[in-house]
Amino acid sequence: MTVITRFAPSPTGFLHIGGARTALFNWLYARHHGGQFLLRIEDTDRQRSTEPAIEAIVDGLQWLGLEWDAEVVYQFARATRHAEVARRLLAEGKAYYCYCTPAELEAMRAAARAAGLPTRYDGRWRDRDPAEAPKNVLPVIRLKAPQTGETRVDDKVQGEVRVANEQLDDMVLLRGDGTPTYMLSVVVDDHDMGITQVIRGDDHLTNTFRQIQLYDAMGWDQPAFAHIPLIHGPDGSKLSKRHGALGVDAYRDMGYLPEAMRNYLLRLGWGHGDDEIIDTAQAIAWFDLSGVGRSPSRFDLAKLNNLNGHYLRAADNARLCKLVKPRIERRLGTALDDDAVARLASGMEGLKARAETLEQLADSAMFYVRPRPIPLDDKATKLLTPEARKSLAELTGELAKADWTAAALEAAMRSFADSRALKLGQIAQPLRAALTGATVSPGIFDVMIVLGREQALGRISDSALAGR
RNA sequence: GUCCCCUUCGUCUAGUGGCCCAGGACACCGCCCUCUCACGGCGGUAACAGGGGUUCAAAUCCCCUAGGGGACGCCA
Repeated sequence: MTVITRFAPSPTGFLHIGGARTALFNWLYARHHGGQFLLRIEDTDRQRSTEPAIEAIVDGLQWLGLEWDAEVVYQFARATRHAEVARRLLAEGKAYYCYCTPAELEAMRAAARAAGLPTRYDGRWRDRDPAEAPKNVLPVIRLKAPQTGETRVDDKVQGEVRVANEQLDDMVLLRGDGTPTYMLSVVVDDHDMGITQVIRGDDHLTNTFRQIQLYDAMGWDQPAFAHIPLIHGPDGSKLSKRHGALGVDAYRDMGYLPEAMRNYLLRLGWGHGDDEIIDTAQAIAWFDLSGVGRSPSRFDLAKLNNLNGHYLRAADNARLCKLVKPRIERRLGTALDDDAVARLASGMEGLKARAETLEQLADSAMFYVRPRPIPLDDKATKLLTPEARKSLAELTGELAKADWTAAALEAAMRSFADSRALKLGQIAQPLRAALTGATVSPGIFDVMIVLGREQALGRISDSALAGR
């Protein structure tokens, strides 16, 4: 049997980290087994579902590279089919009309809670004569669920979980207005779409019991279930906007690479021995449900940063230039000219080794693309003492004579330093300040090569002259 | 309140009764490399929630307690 998994978000907000990981696991599972990964938008809540949210989900999945295999299924469009199933159950005597009012249900729950009983519907219309029905109430259709025995889930992550049927009640299938509830819709859709493994968040584990009762009532085979633990914030509490409950688009904006995000999310709650850096091909080959842990994990930005740094260093320079260019232009407020683009390209190798995010990369690249004179930061200013400026002026003469290669420049610098009994660092740091406006940068000889003779000498003289 | 799930270094995890006085990674600290900062290399601090069992032997099995999370909707 071919494996078919699905990701079924409700479009009420952005695609958050937890959802992204659920999608990733479903996608990996399907790819690992050579099956299909489907996308279903659960938009049955007309009040809360929005078009921008659908776009955010689609964009997020695309950015992460989690492509789905068929047309997107919109759940709302299938409402008629869902209702049909409810009516079939009604006709077969496996469901019934319930005329309880919301106020009545509320009172029922309050009373149950006060009495220390589970807060469940008491089934008062289960066997009652419909002739007694009040005229002014639109009835809902409820499932006639088993009242004794127990319902079991053989969960692929959580193991066997069982609950006494007394704990469960007769859930609503069809609302008073004739629209299907979530419980009905998921089951019908998962069945109709041929889903073989339902991999979803832990928060659905207890819903599963009710869903299984529905599968049984319809005489349908159940899919395999796998409930993966939720992701918590750094402090162990529920993920909030303050922590990581941002949309994946926010992480893209912060300068994370999709491959880094994938690797991070994969390792959050899943392990394969001591392996940490796992590319996508490897992930597909290795992924299985047995590697999924049972406890919730915390979102840790430091580890994401580290991973992102790794993938940044491994990334193709041309790709990085393309990603960083708009970020630089936003800072500059103008478009980069050809010279600047060329310097960015040749400087990328040295820059990417020092950055963890694309934002940092853009920040660190600014000195390459800015017009002269280069603004100095505080530390650089402090470094450029009158003496330092004077030696820089003298150094200019030496550098001007040298071949413009890293080796020749280094040789020139070293002999210049030697001639004054200075360490290389004592001359390299002021030079760095003059060339980059900062005390931190890629290797100084590389910087000179990237800038080119004219630009480099120009910058040095800007600083040397400014001090006189 | 009722039910369900979870609990190994600060964090992510390895560990499926002896190979574990618990391994890796991130973070942190130190050293090395070194023109700065990163990278890299080497080393270090740091954990089986607590208590009872079972067993020759328990991080691993059982029970209890505590803590955390989830679900209890005519939301999804």
